[in-house]
Amino acid sequence: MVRMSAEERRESVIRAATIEFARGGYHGTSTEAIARRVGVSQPYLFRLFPGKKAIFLAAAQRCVEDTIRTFAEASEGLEGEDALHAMGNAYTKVIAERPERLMMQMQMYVAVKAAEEEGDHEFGESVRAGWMRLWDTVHVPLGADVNETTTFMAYGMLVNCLAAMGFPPEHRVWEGLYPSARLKGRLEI
Amino acid sequence: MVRMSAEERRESVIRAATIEFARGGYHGTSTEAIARRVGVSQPYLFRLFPGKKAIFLAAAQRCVEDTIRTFAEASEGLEGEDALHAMGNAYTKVIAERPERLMMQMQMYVAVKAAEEEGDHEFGESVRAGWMRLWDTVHVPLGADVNETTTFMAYGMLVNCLAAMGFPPEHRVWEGLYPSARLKGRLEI
DNA sequence: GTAGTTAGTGATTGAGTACTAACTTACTTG
DNA sequence: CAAGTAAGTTAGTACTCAATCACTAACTAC
Repeated sequence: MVRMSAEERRESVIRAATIEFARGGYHGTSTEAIARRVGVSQPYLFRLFPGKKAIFLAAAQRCVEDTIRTFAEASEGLEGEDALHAMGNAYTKVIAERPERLMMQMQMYVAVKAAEEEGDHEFGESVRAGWMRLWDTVHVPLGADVNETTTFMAYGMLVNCLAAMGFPPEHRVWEGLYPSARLKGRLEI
Repeated sequence: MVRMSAEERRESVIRAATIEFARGGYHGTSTEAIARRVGVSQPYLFRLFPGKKAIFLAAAQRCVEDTIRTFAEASEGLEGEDALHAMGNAYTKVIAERPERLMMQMQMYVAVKAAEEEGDHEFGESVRAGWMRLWDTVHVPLGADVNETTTFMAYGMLVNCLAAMGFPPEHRVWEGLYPSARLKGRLEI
């Protein structure tokens, strides 16, 4: 048994929960599965967090923060097409290396309505606030052009959905997506 | 009690299941809830379908078929920008009138990986096949231009995600999205 | 009208799950 | 070393849920 501070343990739980929730969603993931991945007993999770929802929320917020940081770091010192290219590449890398982050995003989107109908408006607010922060993060380096930013986010969502569906990288659905292809398409207009 | 043929009842179940699964996802929806919405006893669902998964699959397939038909009908006899405009408007209408269809789409995307890891490859295949049929349906009227079709699908996925997150229609995230705005943006390049 | 079929229900079961309570083990500090 | 505290566990509870079984009610064809 490896002892850790509660704070460190909470970090481990967030990482494990992200992977598990990414796969099964809120209802399809048991606290048992999360605890097993952390390497800790299931009841102990309830010492670290007030309940399952709190764990989901923490994982969701972390996921958004990480994505924001990814774009902020990738676009640092760049603007316009350079920033677009850099952020696109950074996201492609995330998909390959941290697929759970993108699935967690999807899971948190689909969880909003259910939470809202159960009277939990806080969760939806948090998700929307996260989205806006993400939006603003890419908006500035893309030249503060609303259409440009919207298009960038749209491509991101398409990538998320295609990846979620499990299309292999060589499949033709990805053809029109890579930055080079996009730029080529735009230059030909 | 209203008696129906098994086939009619199955249709009712698919409609009810679409609404319930759209809200709670596969694991967040009980067969009890579906049965209640249909107005039938819970065990009877298992006479009409072999199991819960079969109900989810049927609802998912129906949802894709309906979306394909929506685009096919909207773009009938049109091509290029006209078809783009018509399909965009048709989708906007679907979001307003049949929000469950769009949420069901999201739920089916996020269900693929979990199903795949449980050894069910059929479901993922079905979802991907549905996507490709949808893709081809919009590809032809859009002039068989890969970049154009990809962009259209990307905007569709962004709309799905924003709607899932519960952004109200007057929120600024929708600004860059409506067809007029997109065309305006492109004409200014 | 009666025999057969189709639509539908009530009761139940067994597995899983979020969460609690009571207890134990290890670290830290005076 | 003694006492307090922080980390962690085992056992258990109350509940939900998919699926099954045995049964009843209604329609249909002869």
